[in-house]
Amino acid sequence: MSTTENLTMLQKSTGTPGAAKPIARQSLHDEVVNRLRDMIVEGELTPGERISERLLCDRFGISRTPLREALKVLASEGLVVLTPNRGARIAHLTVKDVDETFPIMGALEALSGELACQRVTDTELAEIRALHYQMVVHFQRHELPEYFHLNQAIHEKLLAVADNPTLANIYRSLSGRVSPARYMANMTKKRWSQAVREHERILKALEARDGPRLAKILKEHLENKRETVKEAMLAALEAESDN
Amino acid sequence: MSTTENLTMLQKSTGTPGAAKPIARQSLHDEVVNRLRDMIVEGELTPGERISERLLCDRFGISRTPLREALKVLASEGLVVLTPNRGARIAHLTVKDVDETFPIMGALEALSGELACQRVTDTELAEIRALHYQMVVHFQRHELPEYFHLNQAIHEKLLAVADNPTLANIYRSLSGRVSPARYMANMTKKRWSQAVREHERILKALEARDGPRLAKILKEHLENKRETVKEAMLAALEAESDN
DNA sequence: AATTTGAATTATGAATGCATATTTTGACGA
DNA sequence: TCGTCAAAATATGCATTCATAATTCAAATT
Repeated sequence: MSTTENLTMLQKSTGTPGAAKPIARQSLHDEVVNRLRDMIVEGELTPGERISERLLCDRFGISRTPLREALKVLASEGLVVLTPNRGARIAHLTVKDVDETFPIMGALEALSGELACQRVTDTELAEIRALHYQMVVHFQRHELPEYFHLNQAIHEKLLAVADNPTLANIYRSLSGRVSPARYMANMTKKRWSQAVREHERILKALEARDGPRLAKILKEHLENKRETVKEAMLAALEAESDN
Repeated sequence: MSTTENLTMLQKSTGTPGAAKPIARQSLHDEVVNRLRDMIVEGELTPGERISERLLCDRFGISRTPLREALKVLASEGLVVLTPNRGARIAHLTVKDVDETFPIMGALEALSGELACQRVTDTELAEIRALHYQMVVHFQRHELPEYFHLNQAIHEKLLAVADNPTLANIYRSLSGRVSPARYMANMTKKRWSQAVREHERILKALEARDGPRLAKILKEHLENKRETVKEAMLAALEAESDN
């Protein structure tokens, strides 16, 4: 049967074959969770889209059991919506969701910033500075995807410096939930340059190790992100109603 | 077979029989998630304890499939730990977990307080005030469990007033994770009275609708909770090593 | 022609079965 | 008596099967 082949294939994709590490085997359902999550976050599966169990089973080459387990987990993360006897759909973000989520992310980033100020080493600071100026270059060249990527890398780096894995996990979970909205976010020049200015202030506050100030800036930064995303959502809704 | 009977029993426990509501049926695995979560949070299943699938299946009168789905969900919430091919255990909190979790809860409560200040009505304020003074009575009578209950009710009420369900969910999830530690928390008189004083300041700030102040107090309040819980954990560890 | 009803199809929910990894137990040897 | 190794027992991971709910499609009636 082809199932076994697929299983090993899936495991290989994450596994460290000959390494003397703690084995790090991953169960099938775990692998499926990660791949599905990526597919959702990357926009490969569009919000509101129906998920056919059979289709995905065929696609992954697995049976329904691990897939269904994965769907339950993703549902608890809020990425998919399960309706009893009616299957699963990719969750699609409402304006209300955005209004609820961004303030939380703001609070978490603020905490992350405070912790980072307490812990950041000069080396880490240099790394963040490098990421920042790379990002600025992409801004000047109007390269939005690259800008996004660096932007995310900076926030990730802050989380890493904060050294609180639980915080990082929760943040990532929320970030994943709103990320589909980012794929339609086509920032205005005004908002974009505002964001860059904020990032300059972020860097300065971190260099000064001024936790409270960094926290405040990050909180505001997320408020502005919220507005940006909401504008994009409304624009997308209008475009849709034009059909 | 007895499975069907148990299923209907479980469904009845949540269902609204003749109501014209949107039916609100719950799937079996969902019911199991909730019941297991309660069992863990209430301390019925002790941290570190091994979870035998068969045992719980018999207990709930269900098959392994929905139970396993439930375990996966609880694992993603951090309440149980799944080790491939070695089954599930109730997660047990480390000091590190506490150090990571309470600052997050502090940030979330701070946000909750800020939002609550913006939205709280006089009626809600009166309700919170009532809860507060009930709690103080239990403090004066040295009734710890009742005190805890009212304490939780106040924080829940704050979350409700904040009117951000996403925030409430995340907070509850974290709260559930640390709650086993609370069952061993036997506060010192000093810490207890400190907590009550803080709650008085919380009430005052809320009455003044002073969001930033309330946020600050709540953040500190959670820092103190962290210390309290850590002390209890260390005490419990010592008691254990005395065996 | 449109709407409604009901049978057939399809999809999901849950149980069971099978393969494999782990744990336990007992026997053998040092 | 203790430790080691192997075989049996046990538990988990995944696939498959069965039951039931939802959807689809066609036929019949208005």
